[in-house]
Amino acid sequence: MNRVRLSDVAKKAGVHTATASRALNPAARHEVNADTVRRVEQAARRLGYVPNTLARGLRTSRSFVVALVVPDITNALFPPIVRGAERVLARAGYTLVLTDTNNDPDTERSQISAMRARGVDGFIVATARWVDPVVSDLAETGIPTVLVNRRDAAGTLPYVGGDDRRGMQLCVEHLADLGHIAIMHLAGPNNTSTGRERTAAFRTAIRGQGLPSAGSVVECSAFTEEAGAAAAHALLEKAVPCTALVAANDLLAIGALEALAERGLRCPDDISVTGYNDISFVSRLTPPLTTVGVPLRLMGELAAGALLDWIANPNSHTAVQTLLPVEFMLRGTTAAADQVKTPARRVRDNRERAVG
Amino acid sequence: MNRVRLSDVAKKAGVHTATASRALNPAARHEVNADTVRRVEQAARRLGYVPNTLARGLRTSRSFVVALVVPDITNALFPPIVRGAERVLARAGYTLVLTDTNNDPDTERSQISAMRARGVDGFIVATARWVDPVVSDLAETGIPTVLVNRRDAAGTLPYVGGDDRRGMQLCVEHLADLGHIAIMHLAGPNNTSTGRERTAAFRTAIRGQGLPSAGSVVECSAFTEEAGAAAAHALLEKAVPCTALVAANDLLAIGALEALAERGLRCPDDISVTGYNDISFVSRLTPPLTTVGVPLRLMGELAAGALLDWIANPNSHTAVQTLLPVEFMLRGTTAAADQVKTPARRVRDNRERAVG
DNA sequence: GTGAAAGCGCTAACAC
DNA sequence: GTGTTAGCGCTTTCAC
Repeated sequence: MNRVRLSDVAKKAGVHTATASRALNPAARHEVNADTVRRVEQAARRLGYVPNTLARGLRTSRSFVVALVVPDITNALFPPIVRGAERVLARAGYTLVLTDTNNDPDTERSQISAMRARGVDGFIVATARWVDPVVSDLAETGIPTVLVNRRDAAGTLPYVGGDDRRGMQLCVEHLADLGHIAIMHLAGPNNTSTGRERTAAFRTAIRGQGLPSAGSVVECSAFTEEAGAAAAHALLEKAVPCTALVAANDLLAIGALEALAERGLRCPDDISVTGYNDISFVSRLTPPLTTVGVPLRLMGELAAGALLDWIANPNSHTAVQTLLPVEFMLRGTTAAADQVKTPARRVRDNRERAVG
Repeated sequence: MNRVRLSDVAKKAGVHTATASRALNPAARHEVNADTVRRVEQAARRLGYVPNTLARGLRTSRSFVVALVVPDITNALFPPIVRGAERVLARAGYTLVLTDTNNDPDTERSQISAMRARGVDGFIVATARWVDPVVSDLAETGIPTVLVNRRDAAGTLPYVGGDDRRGMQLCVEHLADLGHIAIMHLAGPNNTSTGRERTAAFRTAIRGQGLPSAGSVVECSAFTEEAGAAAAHALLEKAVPCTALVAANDLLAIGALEALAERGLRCPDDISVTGYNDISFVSRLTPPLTTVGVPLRLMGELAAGALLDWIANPNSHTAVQTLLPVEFMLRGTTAAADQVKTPARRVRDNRERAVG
């Protein structure tokens, strides 16, 4: 730990510890003689004084630590968010502690309570489920908390996310423009806001295009490749006629792509696929995934900013919901519908091939 | 923060704070009447007591916080390491603070000093350069620190990494078995242990196969796709005859693949490429990248374990260098040399095509 | 403008 | 086995 304490600095500068404290504290510096300030600063520099954040925190009950809760840092969606948040926090003199909950509510709960014991000044939560007791508890305690990427049903906490409705609309419009009629949605889990909202947006967009929406949504059990593959397999197994698949996120899309490949269907020649989020490597797939770009890093930055705001002004805070603009990324997994001669038949044929 | 303090618990249990402290501390529980322990525990539970880690840390000068320093969390190499470390630390009651240095030594220095001010109990450093003043300073202060993924020249700190020599040997052997003679190494930067060691291992392996090693190494300026692409372009530009490229990591390999594609060369038909690390998505490229699998997550776990060991036994620690076994991942980017009829010519021809 | 004194919540000697 | 006392390093009234 630090050898040199504030009292050492004070002694060297020939002042009382209290004065040294004031001199070094930007907020109190003005109530100290300018010359004294200089002396203290010099002493501090010479001694290599580094304030003990723990002691300060104990006294002020501010730790200058913020916890970021992610379900799985290994999921490429989160690193950019973490990075953005870290940057903003570090600049403001805050430290970020990361907790990976492994997608497990129990872990999440215990981790969050450990963080609270640590006296963190606030939380950025990227794990919110639609109905989420852990988040509700956090909201109730009044500890500054902002939701990122996913929000919860209560809507009482500030939230920073992408404009899901717009993103889905762009996907559906694009496919409709390409002449697709039978468009299916590989939906995200219903217990996440992203799952729900993208599904709702999908439905709205489909109707907006005057397309039939009945039975066009399949819910996946999780935002994973496996779930995407399973859903796509089920779809193909039932020979649901469709020429385009709108996945609720990139992982789901990748899983679907795999399932298609396994069944000998080609993308986009036989079926078009879109993803969502534009996570780091999907542009390198063959063909590159058509998806919706979400400003992940900016999301992290803004979430951190909102949290710092709340921490700085504990009273005047409001549950602002920030929706960031998204960008449609036209790449290789979508193609004109008329390339597929008889969509329904093709799928059916293929199924017979795969099964037989 | 926490409303309920230890003194509240003590009062409710009808004992002194010190007794309550002992009762709640596993290490001191035995010196307290079993019945008292029960009473205190019950009171604590009923009151929802959560110990204040800051206060404890101030008193014991242990914070139960460990800092993990990464150059860029957005690089797919690091999330698995972070995840492994986090898991082990959380289980042991430690909290992980993450610092992303953005690959910048100055940021690194200031972040580390901020962490020290926080009284972190130790560091896991994934940013070490071969000659690294920041790491040397850390080593000098004696604060528990373990290096992961990369080590430094001094070798005075415990280190957990993959067996680079073995990994490179596997790559070279594989290519030699495939009949490749002219094998080039896209080397990592010389100021990282991974760059240096893989290069040395490459040379050794090449010689071991009785192949010509002169001029077969090109150093890349960084472990990035851009650097890999630039190096590959330079190579092709000079029409260096070669049928196989051994990249020092996956990002370099991807960059090289891009460069090849731009010049109309196909992999593996025209040239074989290997990567290193098997980061998350390289198995999904087309063709999937032949690479060396490194147990990244285990690396994180073991690094965290070594650090906890050191923290627990500050005196009996040694600078153990742990080399984890690696696994050769044979995938699609390598093929038999005789598929390429006249390697040197093909490259040269191609260059003319590209240039002319 | 500066010093004195108290205390954040906890643990570790030291008594008894 | 349990209570007393002191103090981790800092900030913050309150005097002066």
